[in-house]
Amino acid sequence: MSNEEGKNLYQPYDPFHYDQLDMNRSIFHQQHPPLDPALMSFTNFFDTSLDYNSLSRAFDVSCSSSEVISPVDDVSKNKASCGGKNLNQSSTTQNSSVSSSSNEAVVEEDSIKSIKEDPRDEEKSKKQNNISKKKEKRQREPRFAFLTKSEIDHLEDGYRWRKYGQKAVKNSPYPRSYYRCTSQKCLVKKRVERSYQDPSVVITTYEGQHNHHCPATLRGHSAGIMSSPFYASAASTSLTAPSSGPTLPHELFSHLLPTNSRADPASLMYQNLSLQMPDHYGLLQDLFTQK
DNA sequence: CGAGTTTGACCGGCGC
DNA sequence: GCGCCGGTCAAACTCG
Repeated sequence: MSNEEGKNLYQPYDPFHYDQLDMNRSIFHQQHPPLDPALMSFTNFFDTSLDYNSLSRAFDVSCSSSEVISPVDDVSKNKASCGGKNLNQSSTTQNSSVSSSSNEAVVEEDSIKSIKEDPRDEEKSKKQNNISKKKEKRQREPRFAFLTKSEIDHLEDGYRWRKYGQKAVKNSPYPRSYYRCTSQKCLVKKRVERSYQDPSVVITTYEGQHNHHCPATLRGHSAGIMSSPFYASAASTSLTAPSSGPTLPHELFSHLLPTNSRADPASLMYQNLSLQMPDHYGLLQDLFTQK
């Protein structure tokens, strides 16, 4: 990839600096040609195109509304630090094209080492480890930011999350919360913060992809949603090709749907997106009515 | 008692 | 080099 392409890819929108976000411009990447919504029905979209490129492509219109999704891969920026005392975990996050299984292997190896070693040696090895990790620049998973109008900060998305941190956000009265998927070996993280510009908007950012089933589907939780053609389609694709794409659309969208609702999820999403993208009411109507 | 949350400390990257 | 800031850790705490 050339430098030019890299710039185009990463510049348009950084969800972690949403305070700089111009709410009246598209937050989608510009490198994709506009898609004629008439060419792809909503169901076809989820049946066939389950990677974030398609997501962005499908919505790559000059959205003037505040939200949607922005596939953000800040590998080039790498602004996010590798902070913390132990870099083992964070340093193992890799590019999305790498299967999650390879990540697991590294994590296990490191954790075994730390158990066997003497605490002092462990400290030394940690330092040495950190030094060597410095050389290999950390590569982050692609990240996706959602802006959702909600009173609830932590939106239910079917997965179980453990909060591991909370930080005050500069220039914002609202804190940012950090969550990690509770499933073993799953390195997916998300952070949740409320927009200070519009406190009714919750910004949820996902990083990485789940390497396991959605617990909600297994427990029968939110059965109405899970049984929908839309959700089943998306979920099944994610199970059959867990490492084929960097993201799972049902993750990306399921949290837009109130899980306690029994209404048709497609229509709920339509309502939600219509609310969020009023300027693209027509496009959304097309997407949701062409079945 | 285990799972999850809170919160202060720590670390690395980045800008000045 | 220094300070700021985002991200993470981990001990203490809470809750069911």
